[in-house]
Amino acid sequence: MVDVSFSRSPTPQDDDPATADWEAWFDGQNHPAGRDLRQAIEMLFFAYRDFTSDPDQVLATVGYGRAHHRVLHFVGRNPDITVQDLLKILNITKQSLARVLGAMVRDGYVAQTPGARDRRLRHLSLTESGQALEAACSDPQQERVARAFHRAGPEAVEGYRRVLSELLDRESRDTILAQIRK
Amino acid sequence: MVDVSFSRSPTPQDDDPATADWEAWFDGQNHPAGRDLRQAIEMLFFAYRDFTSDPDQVLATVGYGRAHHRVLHFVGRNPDITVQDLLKILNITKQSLARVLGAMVRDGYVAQTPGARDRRLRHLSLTESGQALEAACSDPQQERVARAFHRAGPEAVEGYRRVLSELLDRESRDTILAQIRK
DNA sequence: GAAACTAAGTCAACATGGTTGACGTATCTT
DNA sequence: AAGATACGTCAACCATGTTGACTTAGTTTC
Repeated sequence: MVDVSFSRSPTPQDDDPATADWEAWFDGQNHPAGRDLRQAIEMLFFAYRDFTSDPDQVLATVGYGRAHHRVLHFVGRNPDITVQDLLKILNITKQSLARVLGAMVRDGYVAQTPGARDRRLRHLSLTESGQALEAACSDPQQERVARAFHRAGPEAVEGYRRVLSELLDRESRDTILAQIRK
Repeated sequence: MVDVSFSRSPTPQDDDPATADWEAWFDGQNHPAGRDLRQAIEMLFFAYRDFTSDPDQVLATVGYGRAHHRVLHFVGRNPDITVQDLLKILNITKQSLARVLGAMVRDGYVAQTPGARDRRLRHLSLTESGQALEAACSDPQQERVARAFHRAGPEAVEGYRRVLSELLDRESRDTILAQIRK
């Protein structure tokens, strides 16, 4: 029932250097791919779970959740971002955002300033306390990642980057990578 | 406000081969670590998001969500697992599980059989149609990962594994890794 | 200058998937 | 017989997503 044909018939744009070794490894499996892919999938699941638990704890102290954290993160990362652009990054609806963003503005973590050129736009940025909250959230997370990078070594970090960027949706990969590297 | 002191004062058990290069790279940053760590964090966020979108689509066709997928996955992976053990893996409450598991048993995707030795236990396993549904969900996801591995190359895959396993919570890492590698 | 479009906010209703707390029942252990 | 354990269930609640409809303000276009 499991279709593993993709492994045997790479599409043209799959061609890449450093493929031969992997093909050999791949073909050496008796359950071709299935087992190792499953492990890779589970690893991502568990790593992401633990990884998101850090900010959750901090945010709980101010009555916020993950949604608030994402706003905090991406507004901090993209000062003066507009609501539209934030929605595109978060990939949620305006109404969903309104709930969390409204609270954060009321609570004084996020500031809104109308655009100079186009006064319909609201440019979002973190206030002082917003920046402090963001730092409190991302500190343990960054520490976790720094520690993992340290222990895994630089080649492993490079591999992590490569694999994760290849996991992105093809249509949006370039946009996402540009956003990340900004 | 951001405390990056962890980067300067590695704890004793951080010692590891292949550390020097990374230290150099790390110290070479003017915003030490912050920028690259942030990129690594965002990459994980986006990759996970795209990665979970595959099964979501399949499950939507039978009126299921992500929670059902996780059950499907871990029951498929651990045949005859007990409810208790499944709860430990999923890290959710019995009541949360009951909602999705109940539906899946009713719909004939999961079978429950009382334990032979201890008849209080319910051993869970996928029925034929459960296995089919699981395959339908994991196929596109496995294809995505296989493709990413293929394009990133074997060394990158190894790095991906190392970094992700280091990202796990320290207390539970060994347990999780044992579960994954089972 | 009127019409049309756009950015943002808002109200309402609903789905999913988590939580806590309390309780029941069958079964095993001591 | 008493107590612990495995499982199930009811009820209430919360966070975060959805769709659809509508308003207001500002910009663009004809």
